[in-house]
Amino acid sequence: MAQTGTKAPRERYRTQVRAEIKERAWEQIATAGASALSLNAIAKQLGMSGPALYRYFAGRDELITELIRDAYRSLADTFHAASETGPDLAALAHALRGWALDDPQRYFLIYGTPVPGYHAPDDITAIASEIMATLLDACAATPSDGPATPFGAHLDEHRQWADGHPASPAALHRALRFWTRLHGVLSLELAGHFTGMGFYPELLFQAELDDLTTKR
Amino acid sequence: MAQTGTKAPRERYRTQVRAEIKERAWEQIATAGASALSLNAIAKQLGMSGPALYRYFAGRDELITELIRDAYRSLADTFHAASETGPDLAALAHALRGWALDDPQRYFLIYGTPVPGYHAPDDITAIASEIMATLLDACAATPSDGPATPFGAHLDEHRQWADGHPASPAALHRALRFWTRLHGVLSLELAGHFTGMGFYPELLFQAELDDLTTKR
DNA sequence: TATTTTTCGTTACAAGTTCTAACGCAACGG
DNA sequence: CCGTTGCGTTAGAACTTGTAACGAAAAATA
Repeated sequence: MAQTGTKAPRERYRTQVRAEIKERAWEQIATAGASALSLNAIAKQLGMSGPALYRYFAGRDELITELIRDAYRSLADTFHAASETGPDLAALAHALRGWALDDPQRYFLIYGTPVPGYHAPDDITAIASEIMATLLDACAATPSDGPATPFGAHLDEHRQWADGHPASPAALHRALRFWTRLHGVLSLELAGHFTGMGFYPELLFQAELDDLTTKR
Repeated sequence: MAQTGTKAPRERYRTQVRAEIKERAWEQIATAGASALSLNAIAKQLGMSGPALYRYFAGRDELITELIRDAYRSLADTFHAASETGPDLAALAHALRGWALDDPQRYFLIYGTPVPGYHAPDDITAIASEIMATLLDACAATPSDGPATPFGAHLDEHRQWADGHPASPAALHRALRFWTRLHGVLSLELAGHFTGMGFYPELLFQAELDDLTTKR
């Protein structure tokens, strides 16, 4: 009987510990932000001392990169789940908002302040393309009645980012609007820039979503 | 003759050194991000050793708070300058974009990933209100022809954030749209999420601005 | 002018952090 | 059974923020 799923016991243990490390890392990030992530603190929580973690991650940067990867993966899965019943921009929007509110720091790990030197590895940008593809599917399925926009034409001329997706210029423009507008509301809300202002952020989010889906 | 501007020589020197410290801090932040800001490195650059900086700033947090304050102040001044020739949403938008591109990390210091525990002091939120007031001025001066939005009505019922500004519900809604949409484009552009996609971010920014100013 | 007081910059040190190196032990594979 | 591989340890280097104590210089005061 070939080992289905269960590899060598050594490797099983290894992935188990790696998962536990990431678990603690997410807890720290959620409570104190990514910049306060401490390998020593994680090790202490796991009952082992300091440098043991370097058997599992080359360093702080690699751990954070791994967390960013998982965050992208999680968002991509959430998007896939939201479009399982067919392409639907509203479903995607609400899935995005729920995912973001579920762990704001995870959202900021992807869309927050970038580290000047950092460049994401290729497999992460591949997941980002996956997310964009799901969004483009939904945008392509939404009928456009208005006239083509000048920026839509520009996008049609520079559509390598669509990665071969057969979306109309209007759909390309809609995807970018969806992304930037919802991110605009979400990131300001999650960062607390609306707290104390009195209005309900989810209504603003919904208003932007309505404008995105009903018009043009 | 009373000393106009020139205080005691001691205090003059003090403010001079404080300014020099902040200068170096901005340089570090621009090149490596705020999380990499090192008091020791700044001290070494200024030719004095380590703990001397604590005569001028209580610690890293106070220095960063001061930088955040200066960033807000700078943005408020930029907005004031942009509306000197009268309230103009487009002028405000381009001023914002120029200011953001001028030092992306300064933009992220205000609108980037928040530190979970941090709460800005009152005088900083006061500057934020000042910025919002200038934006509301421009929005109130822009004529609205379309029907009142439901979210505009909601904003009219929760308008304490307008701080007594006599803006119409449509103007309130427009201000929020202006803020969130332009931030959406700008933050993603500055974070590099558009690099390699092929299109020109300034055209997307302009398209969003056009939508903001011509419609409704 | 002389004396007191305030402020500044220094060194020394404590308590953290990431990360490398060398060692011993335990478990896995042949 | 025994060798190889991998894991966790401690020691230590090179950093960081921040405190404490000291000396010197400058400013304020008598």
